[in-house]
Amino acid sequence: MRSYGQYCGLARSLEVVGDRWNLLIVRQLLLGPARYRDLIDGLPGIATNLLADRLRDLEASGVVERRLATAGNTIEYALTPWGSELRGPIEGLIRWSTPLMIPGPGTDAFRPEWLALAVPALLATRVQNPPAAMIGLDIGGALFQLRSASTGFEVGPHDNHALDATVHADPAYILGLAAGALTLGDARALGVVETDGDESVIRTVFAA
Amino acid sequence: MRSYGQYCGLARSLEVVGDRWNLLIVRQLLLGPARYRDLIDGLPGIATNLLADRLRDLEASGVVERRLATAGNTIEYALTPWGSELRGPIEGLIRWSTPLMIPGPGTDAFRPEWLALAVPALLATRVQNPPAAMIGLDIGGALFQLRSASTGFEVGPHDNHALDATVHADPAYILGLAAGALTLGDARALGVVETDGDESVIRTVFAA
DNA sequence: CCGCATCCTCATGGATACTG
DNA sequence: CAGTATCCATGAGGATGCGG
Repeated sequence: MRSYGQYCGLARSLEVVGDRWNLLIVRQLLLGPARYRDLIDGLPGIATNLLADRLRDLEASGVVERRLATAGNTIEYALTPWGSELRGPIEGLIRWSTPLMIPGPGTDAFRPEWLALAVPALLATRVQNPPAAMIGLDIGGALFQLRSASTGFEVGPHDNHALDATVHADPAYILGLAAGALTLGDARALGVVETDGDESVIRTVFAA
Repeated sequence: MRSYGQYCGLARSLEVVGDRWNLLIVRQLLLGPARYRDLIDGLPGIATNLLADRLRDLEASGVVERRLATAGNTIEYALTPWGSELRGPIEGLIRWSTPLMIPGPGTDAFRPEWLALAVPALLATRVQNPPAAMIGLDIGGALFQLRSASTGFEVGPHDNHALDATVHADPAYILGLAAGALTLGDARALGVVETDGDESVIRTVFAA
């Protein structure tokens, strides 16, 4: 990116991550280290030459590091500690996007893994004292685990630990609920759809 | 901006504010409503056609509103309530930029008004219980007022109210101090340079 | 002056094909 | 698998024009 030539923190940040696709690449890497192919898959629409360019740029500026994967001879990309600190600004933009998400996905692509970033971002500001709970989430076939933490909620990989419940839900519905819990002035509970056979009920998972 | 085609809050946010210059325009408007000429002056390097384009885009997407200035027949631009909520993500990026600001301004342009955004952003995360104080700031000829608040510090326009002190300081120095107070692990105080005649001392203004 | 619109040039992004 | 190379379309930047 061409320099803005301004001694301003925002301008200098954008010279590093303001280029098209850059923050979306960081989003993918916030989910964990990934190989080139994983990034192509998680960033539908990106051109292969652009991904290569951006990874070079981000590596040169100290946001991303390129290394050998633990499992042998293939390359993987990961965030540096400084790069990981982009989680805050990114979560802020995710919260800000609420009005843009309400209309639903339309024809846009969706990856369940994106919820691992979006759900905690949307819930972090509202719920103060979450009760202790471990909920399994089956979202569009992807398995996650939702657990309460002092800072809000954390969504992580499913690890087959003892769960209080397992919930099967539509991705868009989960996002809508999370956004609604943030948006509606008096909302204090997060509900999730539970489907068993052909019966569906809305369960209250967390109440503040 | 061309759509990313992803049902992801970050992607949809960036479709609105991810275009070059957009967040910097929002930065300027976070300082208060401004006319076209003010924006040109506060955004050194922007081309006039781009500013016009971006203002149209931001108005169409509901971030900015265009209205008649109170003082008569001229046009002014202001943030909508939703646009104002970009303050959070922008402050996050300003904090993230600390390593990029340490080397100093070099040949980059600088506007004292940018500090009104940067200083509170840098201090907000660290200082928990600021003592009551009202400090005048004379930064490169621009007058501000720094006051303690429950959420941290606020920098506002100078209004000639009774002040505990007035401080004359170099812009870069203030920014360096604010960044340092955030960066250094054990820093708990904010000092400011006070110049009286040819004597300069560093005063501790706030201690946590 | 202010608030843009037009025109032109050049850098960047996007899609696809291809290679070590 | 992990990228390059190529070609075309789009957008940025700078200069200038122009009505109010």
